[in-house]
Amino acid sequence: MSLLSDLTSIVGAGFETAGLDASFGAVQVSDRPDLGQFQCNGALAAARSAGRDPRQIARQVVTRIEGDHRLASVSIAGPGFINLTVTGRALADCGDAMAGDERLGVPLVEHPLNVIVDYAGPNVAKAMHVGHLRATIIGDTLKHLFRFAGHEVLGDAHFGDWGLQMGMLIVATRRRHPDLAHFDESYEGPYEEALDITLADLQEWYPGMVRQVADDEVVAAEARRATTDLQSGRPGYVALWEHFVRVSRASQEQDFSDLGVEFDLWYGESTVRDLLRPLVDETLARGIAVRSDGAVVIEVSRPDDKARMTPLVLETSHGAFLYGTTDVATVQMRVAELRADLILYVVDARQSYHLEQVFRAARRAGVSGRAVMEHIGFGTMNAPDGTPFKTREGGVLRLGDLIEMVTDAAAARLEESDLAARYSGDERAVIARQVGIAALKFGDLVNNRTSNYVFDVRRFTALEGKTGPYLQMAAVRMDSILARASGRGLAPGAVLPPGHETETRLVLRLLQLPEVIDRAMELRAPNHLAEFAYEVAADFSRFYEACHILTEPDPAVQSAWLGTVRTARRVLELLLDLLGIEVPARM
RNA sequence: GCCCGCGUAGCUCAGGGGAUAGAGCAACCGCCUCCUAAGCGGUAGGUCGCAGGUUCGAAUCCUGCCGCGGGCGCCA
Repeated sequence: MSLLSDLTSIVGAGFETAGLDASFGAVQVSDRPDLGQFQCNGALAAARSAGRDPRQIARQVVTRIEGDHRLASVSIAGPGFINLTVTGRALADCGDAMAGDERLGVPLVEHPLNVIVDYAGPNVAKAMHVGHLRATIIGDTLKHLFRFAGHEVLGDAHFGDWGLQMGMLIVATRRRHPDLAHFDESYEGPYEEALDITLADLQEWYPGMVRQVADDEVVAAEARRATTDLQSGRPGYVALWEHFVRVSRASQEQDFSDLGVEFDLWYGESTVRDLLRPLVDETLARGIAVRSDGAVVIEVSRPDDKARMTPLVLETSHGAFLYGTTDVATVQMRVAELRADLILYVVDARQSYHLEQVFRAARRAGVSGRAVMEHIGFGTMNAPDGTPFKTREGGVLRLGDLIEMVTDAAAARLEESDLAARYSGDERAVIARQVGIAALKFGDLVNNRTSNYVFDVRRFTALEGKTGPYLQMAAVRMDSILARASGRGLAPGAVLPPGHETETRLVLRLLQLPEVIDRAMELRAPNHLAEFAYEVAADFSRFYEACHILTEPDPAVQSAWLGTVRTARRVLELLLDLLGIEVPARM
């Protein structure tokens, strides 16, 4: 039980005594710390439904609860706000209970679900760029969060490897290397594994092909034909495709590794390729899909739609499958084979229409079972002028280059520090990498997921204020104190009431952890975790400033403070783990 | 044209119908003989895009308008 839920049941019982529903007793952290640590606004809400005077309800509730030994003060303010402050003893007991719990007071979910988090979405022939950053780290955080809460979670990269772009790449390759055995239909293999086509080549060819396909119907037909041939298993094309996949993935795995992101599954669109034909044929046979202008489509509009939603195309009039087809088949695979209960699609908000089509089509086709499919959309990362982020030359900024920029900035900042001189060059490089990644991740995750945000290189690399490095520094200080104390044979002990004002604030903050975890999960909102981690670090910094722990003469006080530091460190460690941020040994 | 999202301090952003709307940066004033100053304290800065409505109470919910961004069958 968390402190807030304890208080909620105390106040809820008060409401029941007054003949009102206990749910009015919801207690929250106070907006007015000058009046109390906690507040309950239920009397105002209850007044409306019961048609009674809110202050009179509040008085009844207060009369019932004010004798509780855990409450130091209970008062009514304004139109009927109930303000509560707990005793130092009660607070200390809660702090100790948290310190004694492996999970820091955060309960496991009662009904664990099989959750698939579909995130990052790298594509063949494309190096990761800034646009992939948000999908990757938001998805990774949600994966950690759901897993910590007790769900069975699989993170899937959902590799984009099976659409028209594959045909385009095949055609582009044929233009440059027409003599490759891969294009000889009479040749039956084996195919040369070490083709000298690199990711750089593919990236260079691809934009030109996109333009040609858009402008020239002959080229478009050629690309569609190559796509269909690949999808129906032409050996030379499959071998070529395998090569494209290999070189793309090698580059992307490097970026993921630099970000500290790992996937449980690296499935792709191609994973479900054998399900596509049967899916289309069966839905067609059952009358769920229909032929329309030569294509096979599935109607997804509903009578209550404000505007008619266009049908999802499962098979083009040229016999090719689209990403919508693979998306529906992927739902089928995830439900049938992976037993998914909940599928979270961490995908750019601009794809909301497409995903809604897919979800509806999957339900109509009956492949989603009872699984819940949810689009976890996010805004785009823009440059300071509000336009999508570009390099100075106007190109797309590679994720690897972005990582290098923040790492360099962290290294520069470290060099300015007096401490850096004592660290080896290798250690400085490790610290710079950890700090740079932290700045990048926190700078992103602290923003509301759904809004667009501005990536300002100068601001992100300043490393001052509400940033990843600030959290790391707080953690490093905590570690440093705990290590020194341990070296002197000092052990963290139980919280000692009443404690210093800054310590009380810190303990109160730490006790909010269960509610924060719960809210972040319910809203699928990493920024609530990031914001809370900052508050924990900031409250610790104030405590650290006001209370000089290692020189405290009273051993009981010192031991209590060390206990608070250790609990704060564990809370921060949990939050940073969820956010995917590492803490340097020192910085 | 229709649909979706967003307009909050100079800048970047938080704000789950509640009290006096918050934070970081930038500005200004302080704090290192002391556990890491990538830190701490303080000052200043707002008709929450505009107009209505619902409510005891609206930045938050509803309607309209203005502005910005995005999307709208055979690309992903």
